[in-house]
Amino acid sequence: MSEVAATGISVLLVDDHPIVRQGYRRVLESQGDLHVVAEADNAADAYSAFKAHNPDVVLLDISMPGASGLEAIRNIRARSPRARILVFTMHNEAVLVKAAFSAGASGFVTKSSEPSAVVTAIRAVARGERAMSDDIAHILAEDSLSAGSALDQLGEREIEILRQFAGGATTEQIATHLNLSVKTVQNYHYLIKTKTGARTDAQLVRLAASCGLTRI
Amino acid sequence: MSEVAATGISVLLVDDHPIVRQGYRRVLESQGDLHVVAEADNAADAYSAFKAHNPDVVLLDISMPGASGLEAIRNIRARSPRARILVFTMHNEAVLVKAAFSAGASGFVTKSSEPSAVVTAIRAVARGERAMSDDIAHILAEDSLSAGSALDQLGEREIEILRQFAGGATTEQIATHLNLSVKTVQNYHYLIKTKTGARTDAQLVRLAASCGLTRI
DNA sequence: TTGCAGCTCGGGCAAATTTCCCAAGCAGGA
DNA sequence: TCCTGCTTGGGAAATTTGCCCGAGCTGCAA
Repeated sequence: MSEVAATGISVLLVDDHPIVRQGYRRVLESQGDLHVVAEADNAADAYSAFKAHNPDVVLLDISMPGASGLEAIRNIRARSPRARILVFTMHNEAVLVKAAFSAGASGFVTKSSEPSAVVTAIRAVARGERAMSDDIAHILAEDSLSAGSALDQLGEREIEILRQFAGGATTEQIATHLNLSVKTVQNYHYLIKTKTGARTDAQLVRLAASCGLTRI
Repeated sequence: MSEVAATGISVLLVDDHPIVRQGYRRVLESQGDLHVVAEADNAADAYSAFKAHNPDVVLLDISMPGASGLEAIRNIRARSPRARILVFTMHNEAVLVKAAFSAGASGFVTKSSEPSAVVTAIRAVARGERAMSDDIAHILAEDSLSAGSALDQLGEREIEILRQFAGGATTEQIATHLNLSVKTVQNYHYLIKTKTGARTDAQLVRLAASCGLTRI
């Protein structure tokens, strides 16, 4: 599968900051068995680079501008289900982690991790294992024991209310639009938060945006 | 002034992500004339490391959790007015740039810059010059011509609280991070909403995102 | 020097909202 | 049929919001 399978692990680096990519490249290549075969700074380039180089592991920073990193994951996995994607970001919200895994990521590592943990995760993902840093494991464990992606567990009505809410509508406006009582909208609001694991309205808006429900 | 003045430029690296620091260190040290003499992952350590090593340049990422990077700048400059601080961040909002300069920064470079631009800026700052990346210059130039965005009416504290809030932090978390009472954070929250004209929290998040304060 | 303006920080308190708990109607599937 | 899940809302306690206030501080200008 890999062009350098015999000699090490090939890595595609996706991050929108050039100097960050350069730094990662040096850290990874100092390991001996890791080789950065390509870089990309956005979701679209990430996919074409993936096709061109077919790397063993994609190291992907989700906090990119423009298209959501989640879309990049889905794009790559849709065409290459064997792709191994290790998400690497400074965010550590449970909803994001779950969304990344359900989009097809093989691992999730935060930037707070030690470099050695990142390298270890890359090797694990390359072997086909699932990998995550300790803080992520802790957050997931604590968050909830229920599986499923953030939005997949929402019904149609909940999705619609979340969309309008994240779009900036007030509770009264949503109630009027949908011909519901304010109380019902409030209950949905609460339900959506508990289902998705969002602790604040802001997290809800970010979740909706990162899932493509609303655009900013 | 510098302990390695004759042989190069000493740099103190401040960023909260270990692997990012490691990457920067390798990029900078590959230059020959740049030496990373210390690292720090928070504002408090940054100041003690500065005192201990008296570096030529502090390369500071402002998007750190906890105390604002602006405070770190002020802390260092208050005790060592000759300190050269180069702010290095992925944010490119004009208000942030202006705040950094007025807090005493010598330069401002975004992570979108090429590594060579960052290195050039470090050398310029070390010579006592003011430095900023092209995109920042462009943003500042455009900002000075525009009527002003919704964020221009916000004070530094308000900007910081808005950033954390829009990033998904709860009121308690913000209060803890900034060492404020919950009540004060709530008051700021309300003030920000009235100043910006946002009617819901979701609108606030969208505003912050559209101004580049936070990224979704 | 005085004074004003603006930022920062928080108290107070009524009004509103959120957080949970609950029930009931209804659809679809085992 | 029963059971599950969605939709719709009531109720009540807990919390937050909206808006008022004062106090300390800084910088600036008269």
